[in-house]
Amino acid sequence: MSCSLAQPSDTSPKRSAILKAGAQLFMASGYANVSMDAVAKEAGVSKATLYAYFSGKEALFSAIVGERCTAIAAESEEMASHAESTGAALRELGRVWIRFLMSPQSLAIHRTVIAECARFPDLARGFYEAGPGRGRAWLGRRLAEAQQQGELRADADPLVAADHLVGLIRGDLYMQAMLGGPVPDDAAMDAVVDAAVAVFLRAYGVPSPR
Amino acid sequence: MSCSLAQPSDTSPKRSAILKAGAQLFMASGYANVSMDAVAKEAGVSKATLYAYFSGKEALFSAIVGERCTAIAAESEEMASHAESTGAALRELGRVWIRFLMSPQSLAIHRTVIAECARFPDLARGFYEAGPGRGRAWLGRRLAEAQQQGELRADADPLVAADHLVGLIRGDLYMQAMLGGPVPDDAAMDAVVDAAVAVFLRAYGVPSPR
DNA sequence: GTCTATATACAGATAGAC
DNA sequence: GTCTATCTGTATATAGAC
Repeated sequence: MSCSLAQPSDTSPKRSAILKAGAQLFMASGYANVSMDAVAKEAGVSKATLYAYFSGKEALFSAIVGERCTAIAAESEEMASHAESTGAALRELGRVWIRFLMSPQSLAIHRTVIAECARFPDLARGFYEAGPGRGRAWLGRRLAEAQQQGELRADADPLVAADHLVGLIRGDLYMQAMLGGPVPDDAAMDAVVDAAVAVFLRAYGVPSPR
Repeated sequence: MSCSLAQPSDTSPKRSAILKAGAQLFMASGYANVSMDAVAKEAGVSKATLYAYFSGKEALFSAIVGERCTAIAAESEEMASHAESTGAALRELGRVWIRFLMSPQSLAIHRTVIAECARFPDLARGFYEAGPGRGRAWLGRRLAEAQQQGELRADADPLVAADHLVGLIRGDLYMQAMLGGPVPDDAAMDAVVDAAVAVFLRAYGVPSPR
């Protein structure tokens, strides 16, 4: 993966403080609107110390996004524990996933990475592969298993089905949220997931025997 | 709409050149990475002239995005001419729409507006309403008509159905493209649309009489 | 390693001649 | 209106003392 991972070896408290402060500021205001002075002040260190840990602003940004990559990958794996793949299980999975996607943290990292896609193309690709791409592949495998167990239409491409399920749940919410629109409350998200899973099962469920 | 429209009254060639140059640079490199010097140079005017037409960088950016809003709204209306709403007509509509969404221009304006969502929240909202929101509402009305004509399940919410159709077509393509991934070729886009419409009709079409 | 103070560069915006 | 030349602030990055 091009998203070179942060080594867990360095656990210096100053380094952690810098990363935390940088993440907060970059996510809130964007890469260009945050000065190294601001990061140093927020982290409670001097600028010289900051430059002792990171060779420059770009390196700091890369390290921060890299850490979020690993965190998101870990969360994706965590979601994988929500196992089964039909009916109530799909709804439960969808509820967890839509809350994750609509969380302020997720929206902020998406905005930030998309914004700097031109300046840091490798970072954007690495982010996709660590986050959305990994989740997509995992869901595709889950649906393939469900298909082999006869819970899904035999003529379906599991990866296409995964895209469809995700697309149905996401609907217009992601676009609205990314463009500063309101984030729905829990009840609204649940309703969206219920409707999406119902449609998915109508299209992909095996015809009930009559 | 909060996206105050650019008056077509001012057709000064220098103004047009500035807007064109600014749009090109902002879309390619992002708001913060483009200097007013660069815009002036690209437009072939001096910086003082630039400031004679626009009070500052933010005003220039707002004017550019505002123009794209009207252009996108016009294109949405144009798409509305692709009328009917089932089967082949939905596929045709989807093909036009996915090409529009995946076009370099569309991706660039989305990236730019999302990137500056924090600094220009009104602009982002206006963009949503002029672009994605308008298209969504239009599709919802079309599907409501189709429903009244018995071409769509009677128990469906047309706006939810619109979200589902759009989500099915978009799938993972938008996320991938926004994060710097490859844009699919025409054949791949057509295949995506065909699969999406097929699923949509399985879920939302009226059960065929037997 | 950590700090204060500073070098260097470039951005946005303007003054004044024509 | 348009240009050249310039002002002023601020950003990244570093030098040197402790």
